[in-house]
Amino acid sequence: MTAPLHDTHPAGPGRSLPDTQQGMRRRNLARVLHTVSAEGPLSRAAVASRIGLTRAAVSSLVDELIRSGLLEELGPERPGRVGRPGSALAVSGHGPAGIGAEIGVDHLAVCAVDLRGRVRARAERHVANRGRAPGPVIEELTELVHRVVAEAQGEGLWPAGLAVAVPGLVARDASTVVRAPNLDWHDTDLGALLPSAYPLTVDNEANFGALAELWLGDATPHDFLHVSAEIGIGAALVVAGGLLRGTRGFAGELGHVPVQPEGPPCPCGGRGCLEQYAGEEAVLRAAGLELGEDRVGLLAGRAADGDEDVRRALREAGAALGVALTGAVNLLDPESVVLGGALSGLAPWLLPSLEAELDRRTAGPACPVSVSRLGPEGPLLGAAHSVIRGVLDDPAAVAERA
Amino acid sequence: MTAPLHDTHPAGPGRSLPDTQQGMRRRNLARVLHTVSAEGPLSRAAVASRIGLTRAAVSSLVDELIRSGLLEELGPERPGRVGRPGSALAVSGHGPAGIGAEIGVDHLAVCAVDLRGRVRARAERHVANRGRAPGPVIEELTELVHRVVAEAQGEGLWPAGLAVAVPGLVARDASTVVRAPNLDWHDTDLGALLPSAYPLTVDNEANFGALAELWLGDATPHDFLHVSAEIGIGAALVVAGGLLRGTRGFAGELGHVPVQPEGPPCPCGGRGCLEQYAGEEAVLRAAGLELGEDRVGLLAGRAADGDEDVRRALREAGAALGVALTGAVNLLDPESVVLGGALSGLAPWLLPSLEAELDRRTAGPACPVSVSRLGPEGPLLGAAHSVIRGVLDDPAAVAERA
DNA sequence: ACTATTTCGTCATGGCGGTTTACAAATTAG
DNA sequence: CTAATTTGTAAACCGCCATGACGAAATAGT
Repeated sequence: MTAPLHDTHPAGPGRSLPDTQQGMRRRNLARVLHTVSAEGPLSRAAVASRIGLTRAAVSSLVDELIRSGLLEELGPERPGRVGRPGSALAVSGHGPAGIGAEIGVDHLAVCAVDLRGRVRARAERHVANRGRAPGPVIEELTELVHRVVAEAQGEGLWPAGLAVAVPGLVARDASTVVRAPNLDWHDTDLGALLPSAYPLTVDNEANFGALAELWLGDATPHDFLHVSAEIGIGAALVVAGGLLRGTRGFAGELGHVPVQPEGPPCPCGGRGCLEQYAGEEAVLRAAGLELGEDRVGLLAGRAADGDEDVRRALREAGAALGVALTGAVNLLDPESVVLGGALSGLAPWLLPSLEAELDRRTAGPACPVSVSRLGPEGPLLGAAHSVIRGVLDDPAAVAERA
Repeated sequence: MTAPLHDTHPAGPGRSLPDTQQGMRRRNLARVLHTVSAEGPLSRAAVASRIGLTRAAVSSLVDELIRSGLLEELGPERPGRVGRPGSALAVSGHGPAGIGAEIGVDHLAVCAVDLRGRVRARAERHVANRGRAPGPVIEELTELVHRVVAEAQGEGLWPAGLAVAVPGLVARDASTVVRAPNLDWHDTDLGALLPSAYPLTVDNEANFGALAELWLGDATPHDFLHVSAEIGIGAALVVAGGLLRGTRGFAGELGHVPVQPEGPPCPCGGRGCLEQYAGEEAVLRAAGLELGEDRVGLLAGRAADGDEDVRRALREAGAALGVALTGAVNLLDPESVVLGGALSGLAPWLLPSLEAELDRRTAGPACPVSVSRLGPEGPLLGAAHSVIRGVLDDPAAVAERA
């Protein structure tokens, strides 16, 4: 049981669904809900003019959405203009909730987000998951999920789906973790381990982080490259407002882009992969530190204290990132590059050399690099919001099960 | 005046067109036409079962398409099965024609393709365009276009649009050539120079080559990387059956992916770009040859004759391509890589080292590399077919102007 | 040969969905 | 206090596809 994937869409009317009146209604329901969700309280007339339908049609669609519990009537608008004031509509704060979960190397986190985009419940636990078997981890996660769901239900919400962010590669079935090196999981089907009453989606944390950036970031472009790192270096590619996943779902493996063709060998089989220069392990080694808990915090702390070894290591990692990103930018021509996840904490020391390298290698104006405002919260929020987006994208499907 | 772009589509019902019954009809017309075009002569009933509409609905849609001159009734099917035989429908051979044009470094070519995908008229001229001003080139091209259009009209076709392939970067307006190093053109608006009675599209030759591969290649995947080269090295990215163009339309600049971070400087400002290793100029220099006419043919000839210098140069270029492609494959996870354009002629000497490099650097099964069957014909055919696809994707628009 | 069966294309009917038109309600402008 | 403007709803209408029935044209069985 899997929810929508927010992918880049296929082109043309190749072999799409038949176009019937019911489909039309479904899409128009989605358009209305989407508009109200995006542009705050809005009258029926305002919605109508925005999406190009008539007031009458919108009225009928709104009625249905109100009956489904997805929209709420807030009452008359405060009028500033001439004419009868409209009745403000807003997405419901008591309808479906998106449950997001994150499996990190040393923590588990779960949260519930309502249609308005607000976090309504939250649970977190510090756990050392490295090398732990999937079973117990999932069991512990399930407990947190139950707690969050119960809390959300207490506030009048009902769970519309569960999305789990994992630090690894996920197959296109959005259920199987193909490879998660930090956890040492291989071909683990979380769908089987996490039987739930509502739809389940599993995805890479970088992907969810990028979606969070796309949906929640301020003034975020439509096309960007979202780089994040825990131990490996992952990137998520957002193209035309959708994720580019690749044939097998493995797109975005920035960590294995060759940076120095005859550099040090990499477990992936290649040589001189970015990970050998900017991966967490490589940076720690270059800085003369050891692997341990909260490695990013350690690096950031030392760098802030002025540790020259750490700073040099980060400068060099930034330069290597710059080289790999130059390639990526040349290939994809994104509007910007966003540093997210763990990287956002190290940005002050990575950015200068990264941008210098990118600048130096670009003829015209270089692609702007920014740092995620969401930081390490990105993946969890992205996961929860992906469920909410699923509802916004097809309210009719949800109404049937409400 | 620009035609559809066959891009990767935006995700979700963000701010799309209102969904009205006319739109539904339009899309269903497209589905019917698409199906008949793709699966040969088909009865109304067969179409209906394929696209999921009823026979009655399809009948009405087909009537309209026949009235527009886009479909033809071929007469009763030869019956093999029980029951009344259907009446075979096929796309018309006398309807709209897609006019494709190509501006090469040393040639101009124009062709007309009908709805059935057949080339119905063609003109070509050997011209040295390097460094020539846009004006005269376009004038000469226009003459060829007129000749081809006249020939097509003689066969009962009418031009539905003109698509021009150029060896350079094209802005997203599908009209302005931002940079064409081989021609030495900069910011040239072909829309202004080529005023025509029908819609005009301009695009990179690599993009059109990739579309040709997508539409005409046998068993071509849905997601692939199409590499082509004249002097620069361009790639086109096909994702989910659509082109990935990038924000400014500059995606696919494989030639400037860094292969050796401190390699020789490149005019683009970077160092060690792929072009410095596998660009035509670099290869010729490495092989000890001079720049001249038909450089690819020269290289291929010498290599076939066993010239060891040329073979070594091509081997090394292949290896460099392999490194750059490793990065691209890691980022995009395509189903395959296709060598097209000029590269297809050199494939025998490039491929071994290219594949070896790609293999060596990939953990799992390496991404398969194939050679375009279309070769240098790709861009021209892709251009002409892009116009035809525009018709197939929205027959109603064309019917209005027929 | 003749009938039963199957499939095709079409027609009449009906339901559904958005548009059009009209109108009452609620506000501002003069 | 009236005119103008805007909102939301209701009724009539139109377009599009679905449904069901029917004649036409083939095969299968007797």
